[in-house]
Amino acid sequence: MAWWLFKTEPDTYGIDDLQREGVSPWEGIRNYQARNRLRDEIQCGDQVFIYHSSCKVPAIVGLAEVVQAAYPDPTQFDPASPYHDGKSDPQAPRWLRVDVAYRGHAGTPLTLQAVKTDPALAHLELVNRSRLSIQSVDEAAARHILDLLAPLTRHT
DNA sequence: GCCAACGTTGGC
DNA sequence: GCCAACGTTGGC
Repeated sequence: MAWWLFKTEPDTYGIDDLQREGVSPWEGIRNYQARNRLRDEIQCGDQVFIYHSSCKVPAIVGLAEVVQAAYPDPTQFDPASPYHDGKSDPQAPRWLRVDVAYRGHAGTPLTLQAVKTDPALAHLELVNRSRLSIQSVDEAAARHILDLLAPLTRHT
């Protein structure tokens, strides 16, 4: 079981939306490195920190779990979708998505500022490779983040 | 809204 | 396959 951090813009799709839906596809990933991680590394049961970017207070705001491993993202073939990719071949889909299930809100969101200033977290991709939308989190850091998020409010 | 960082594209 | 131009991301 591995730990990840998925970025999302709350104005588009945030932790509240995920809570409302319970389980949701994580779609619209259009970056090869992120796609490769979805394809090669992410497994059902992996834990996912949800991070809000491009907003007033960028922060880790909750937890989710991968409940369906990678499969083709249908939005790439939908001309009406903002994620449409006319160059993707239906016989060899270029983009993938996974399904995630809501696991809880952070009692206290862990702000980017706090991540940057915490020696135990300063090595995270969130700090060093901030543009990557699918980031890996080592277990020690993950445990630390969980402590800082506590209490996690779970709604099921 | 600015702009630095960085990913993608395409001419050669 | 290099690399300049261009587009996007995202914190500030």
